[in-house]
Amino acid sequence: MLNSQVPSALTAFVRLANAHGAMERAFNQELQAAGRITVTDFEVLRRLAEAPDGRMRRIDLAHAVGVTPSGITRLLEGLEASKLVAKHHCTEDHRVTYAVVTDAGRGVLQCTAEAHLASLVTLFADRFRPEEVDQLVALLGRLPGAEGRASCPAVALERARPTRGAR
Amino acid sequence: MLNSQVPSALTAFVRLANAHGAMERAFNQELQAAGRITVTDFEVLRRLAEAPDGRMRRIDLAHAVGVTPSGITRLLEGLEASKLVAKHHCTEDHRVTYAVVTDAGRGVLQCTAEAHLASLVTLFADRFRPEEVDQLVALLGRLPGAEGRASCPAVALERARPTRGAR
DNA sequence: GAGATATACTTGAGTACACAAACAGACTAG
DNA sequence: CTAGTCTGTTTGTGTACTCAAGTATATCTC
Repeated sequence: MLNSQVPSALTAFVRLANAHGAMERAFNQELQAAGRITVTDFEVLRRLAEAPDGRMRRIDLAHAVGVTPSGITRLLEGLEASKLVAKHHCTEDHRVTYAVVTDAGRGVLQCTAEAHLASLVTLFADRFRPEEVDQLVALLGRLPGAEGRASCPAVALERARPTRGAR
Repeated sequence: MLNSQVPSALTAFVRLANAHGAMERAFNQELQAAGRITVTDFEVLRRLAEAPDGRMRRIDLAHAVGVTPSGITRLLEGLEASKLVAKHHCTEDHRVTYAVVTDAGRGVLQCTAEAHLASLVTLFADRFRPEEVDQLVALLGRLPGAEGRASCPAVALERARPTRGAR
């Protein structure tokens, strides 16, 4: 029967889902108050700000933040409307367009990051010792999709400027 | 600067979010194919099936599966339409209505559980040793909201049938 | 060159939530 | 009893995604 022997894998997944939901809800309210952005918006701005030249191919961005290509289009629509991100067409491959953080985008990131990162760090510090956080990071890293699919800037760049003959 | 020193708390959250997204997407497709239900539907059916008399107050159910009260209403709308869950009004407190799994609901749960649990267990078994899963469960359990707020049936029952004078 | 196939992106349509407000029943205080 | 407050649920409205299908460019094979 299902009743009595719940596999711990299921417990892990349920806890992961619930914790994620609760944290995302809380952070969304926080970020909404600080700069009218969502958690995903924040993550997009952060990734772009970290990337060389503050830009990424939209597809790599999608993989990095864990949404679908269509998701990134809708998401960037909003950020472009708010002038936090700009479109930049690639001259070498006309299929690809880059998302680029604007100065305004960096500004919003800076402002929101302060409060957001502080509460994020506190949340973990209140519950875990530093080495436990590392343990958690390591374990989560083995889960599918944890890293997105192309989070490494080097890979993204290499792809952006295709070397002839690469499959 | 933000660029170079990303706190591991942020990494943990990002990995958690990405892994959750990826897994939920995969399981949704699986469950959709097996029985036209979503991951949350599954979790609702499972909780109800586990609960005494196969029923729970809607609000407790909401907390248990990590959605808002309004979320549970919409979600149960669907399951009630499919006859997998029924409404049952409480005679002692007319504010509360119970959600009750129907036989059809238990049937669907049984069918989908087989495939779903198998792939869930495999997913973890492929990546972790048993004690690592337990470690992960323990760590995740400390995160806010990980357990919902009233997942213990005993608590739910006590609340459902209020003892006079209880605050 | 002419397909065929793959890749990057957008669009149409649908859905699964969220929050805020409304409402009904229950308890508490005077 | 009346008034006020708390609790459980529903409803209105909005939004952040999803998938499937479509367009445009690039690449590979002949």
